[in-house]
Amino acid sequence: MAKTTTRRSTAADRDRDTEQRILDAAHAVFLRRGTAGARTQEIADEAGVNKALLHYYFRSKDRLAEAVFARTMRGLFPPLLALLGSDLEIEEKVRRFVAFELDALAKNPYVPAYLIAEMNQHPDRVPQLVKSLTGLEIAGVVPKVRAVLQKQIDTRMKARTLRPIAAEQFVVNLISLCIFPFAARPLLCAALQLDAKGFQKLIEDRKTALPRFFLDALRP
Amino acid sequence: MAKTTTRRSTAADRDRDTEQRILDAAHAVFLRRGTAGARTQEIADEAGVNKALLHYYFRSKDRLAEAVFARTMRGLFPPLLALLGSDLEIEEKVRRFVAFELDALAKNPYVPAYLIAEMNQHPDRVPQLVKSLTGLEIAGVVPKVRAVLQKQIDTRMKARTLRPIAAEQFVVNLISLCIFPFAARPLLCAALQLDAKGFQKLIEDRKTALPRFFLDALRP
DNA sequence: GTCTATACTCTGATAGAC
DNA sequence: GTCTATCAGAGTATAGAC
Repeated sequence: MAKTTTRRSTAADRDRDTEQRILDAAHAVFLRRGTAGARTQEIADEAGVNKALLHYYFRSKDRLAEAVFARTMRGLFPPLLALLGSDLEIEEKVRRFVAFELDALAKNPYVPAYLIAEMNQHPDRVPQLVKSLTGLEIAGVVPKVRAVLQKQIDTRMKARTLRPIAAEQFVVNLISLCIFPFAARPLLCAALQLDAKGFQKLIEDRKTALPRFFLDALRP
Repeated sequence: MAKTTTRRSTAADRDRDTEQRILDAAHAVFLRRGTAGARTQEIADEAGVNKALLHYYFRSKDRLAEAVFARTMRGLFPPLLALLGSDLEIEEKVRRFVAFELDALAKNPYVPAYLIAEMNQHPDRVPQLVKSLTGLEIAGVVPKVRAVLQKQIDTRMKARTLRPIAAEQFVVNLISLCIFPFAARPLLCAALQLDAKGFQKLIEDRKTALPRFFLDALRP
């Protein structure tokens, strides 16, 4: 895909730029229309190029979709895994996780619904992607994070400074509480009669209410 | 759509049956393919009828999609609103909500991802649908439920038998914790290395872990 | 690398017989 | 009400000039 000649790179740079522009455009269109609902024409328009170029750089719509999916996953999860696997206190992990996640999603509100739709339509793509999330480690980073977390919980449990909880349930609860409101935003807005501003307020409130709620659940 | 003649109904019944069969087929196909990814041919096949009949009963794919969306929403939320608006104790509401929801979704695992994708693609359809969820009440049932819940919380709060929490956050947390794991199932299965059986186990565990977690968060 | 033009497939929708 | 046959349009993908 990238040029292999050693030419002084103005051309190579432009190649890269174009490929990048297409990827950015595809990203935007896939996220707002969904993969099946997206049209290659719209992507080409948004990238300021011709449809044929999409096929020059990415062989098909399907491959382009795969690239965008991978890119979106990679943008969201590695920082969170790094955080959960760190040696910070549980309480601090929860606070930072919520803060980071709510901020990131407020800036990219389409991400949750897109990822959910996409992973359910192509469940086969998920496992290999998860494995490669933070590099090429054989053992995979996810089980390691889980082990770190479980050990941390067990220690605190024995010291009677934390209620017992399985590491899986801990993580599932945490990401559910952060991500779901964005995924179901239209429903929440309709049910609670919120406009864009009101939803923003709801999320703002959650930034303080959520860590409190979560940590209260774990406090003995 | 339905016959208006007063004929003795064998024919009218068959009409109804066919319409119902088409709707059932559309329901199944839309849920597993997503609305944009679904093909009318596949729906016709699944209903055992010809494509032309879809247009006879429902004018277009779009209207059929709307009908399925409404049907799915109506199947999921009214019982939950009734529960939350009832005069049961908070604790009992939480327990029953979790039990009901996890059971319902275990039987219909595609529902969350489908609804999320659909409501984000057609946010305009949601408000009118929410209004008509339990009938034709002018005031709407949702604000009423919210008021009931908030009053209940306030009373318990003053009696120091419950931590303060806004009714909105209460509800958002509850549905997030119940629904999200199903919506993100492929991701959870890949990350936690679960097969179908393992996921089932995770949900089974949640039936007891979730009410405990949630009520611990509210216990003073 | 980038464009124009076009081929080909698929899909939603309709016409009309029964 | 239900079917067969068919259309018009849209969509992805490719060929070939520059």
